[in-house]
Amino acid sequence: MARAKSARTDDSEKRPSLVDDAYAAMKLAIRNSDFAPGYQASEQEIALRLGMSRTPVHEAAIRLQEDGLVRVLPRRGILICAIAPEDMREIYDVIIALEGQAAELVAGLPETERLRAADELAAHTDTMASAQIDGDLPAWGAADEGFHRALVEQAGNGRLIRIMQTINDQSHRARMLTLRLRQELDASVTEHRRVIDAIREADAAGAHRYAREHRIRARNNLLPLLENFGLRHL
Amino acid sequence: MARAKSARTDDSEKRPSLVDDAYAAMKLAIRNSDFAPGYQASEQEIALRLGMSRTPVHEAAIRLQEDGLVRVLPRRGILICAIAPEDMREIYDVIIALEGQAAELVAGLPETERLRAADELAAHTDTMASAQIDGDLPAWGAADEGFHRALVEQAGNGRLIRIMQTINDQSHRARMLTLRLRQELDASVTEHRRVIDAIREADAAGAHRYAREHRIRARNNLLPLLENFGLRHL
DNA sequence: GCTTACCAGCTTCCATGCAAGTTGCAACGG
DNA sequence: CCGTTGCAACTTGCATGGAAGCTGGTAAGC
Repeated sequence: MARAKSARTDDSEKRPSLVDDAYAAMKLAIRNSDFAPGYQASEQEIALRLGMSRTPVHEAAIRLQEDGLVRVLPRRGILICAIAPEDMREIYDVIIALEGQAAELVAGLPETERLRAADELAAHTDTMASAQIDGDLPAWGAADEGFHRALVEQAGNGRLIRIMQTINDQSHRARMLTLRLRQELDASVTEHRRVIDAIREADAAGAHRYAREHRIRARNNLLPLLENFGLRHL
Repeated sequence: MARAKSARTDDSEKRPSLVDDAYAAMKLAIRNSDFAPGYQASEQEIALRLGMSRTPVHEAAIRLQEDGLVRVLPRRGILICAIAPEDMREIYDVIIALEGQAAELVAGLPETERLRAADELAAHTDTMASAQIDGDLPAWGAADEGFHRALVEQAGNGRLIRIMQTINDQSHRARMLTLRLRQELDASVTEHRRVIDAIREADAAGAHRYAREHRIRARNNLLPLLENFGLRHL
């Protein structure tokens, strides 16, 4: 891993800065639950672990706080945020609204791009279908994530992309945890294809509605799971 | 609640930190165009002006960059971001989606809160109507802003509120500039009332659609204004 | 036994120093 | 006269130290 590219806004080409490294490393650690939610780390400790001084860690923590992944407690350390069912409800409200909008935008693209976008979305969905047959849940999850990311990215709205990225980072752990509990994998494939068809036909309203309904159904499946399993925070 | 505090995430009560001061001051300066877009300031200079050292200014700049208000150029200073018509298109996509969702959520509230919310929204709209009669454009703009902020806040979704806050900060200057150019003030009042009525009747779908259509029409009015006036960046 | 006050240790906040990178201009060579 | 090179000034990146604040445990007092 010579280059931990990225994680920045998006356009600045490349600049290997310690702050960026710290940001990427901490974000990854949170994603993988190396930093468990509720864990309270000191900047000193993280700095030591990453082999840098406290300053870049501190600045990365500010960014992560802005992303809603951690909270910097005034003089007590960095608290890894937990996600409660209530948070997931909030997150889904945002996803439902923005992904519907994204689907509508993609359906409104000029024909060439629109069909190319539809093909990419179809590819992800096909991967989901075969992963389901193989019983490969992680692959299914990755392809599902790919579909939704592609849908938003094809909309070509940088702010939309950024917001969805942030909200996805927040809910990533919950999605991973509940992946194995979900029973309605084929419904997702069917619904994805409905969205794709609407996009192909430039049916903006339909694409919006189908994408929206897909996410609403997913939420209605997921929220009870979280609450029944007593996952107060994860 | 008379609370001018703020600018922080939301829940931490109060802590007068220099970073917060710097963040608030810079944000305000950008809002008021004391820092004009395109202006490139050095952290040193801002630190001097605010009577603090570079560190808190630097950290505040990171937050502002996360908010999309400035760009921190690697070793050249802080650049105040300009807003192009293309940015406004992006911003409106987000607003259209999220405010529609917010209206739907408000319409889904239990009756007591729902009616209280509707009353508050109606108050703002009434203020707009009378400001229009008086020809008081700034008051009209403030009441309009109040309506939309209240709509989002009543939805009770912290993430929604935060995102809309950020996006509003980005577009504030553009709204101020174009306020005097807009001719369709009464349409806004009518459309607001349509949303309010739907909320009163717990008509979630209607509230969503009307709020959405209101913002779509506003966008279709605003974008040509920006482009015809050759406002490449503002 | 229970409450309260205090203190030691830990943590961040912020100022500042040094080094590295960028810019613009001036001087030099063609 | 024009293009190029080098230098000087200025900028931030990052490290580090001192100061202030918070926490938890302990000991004193009731």
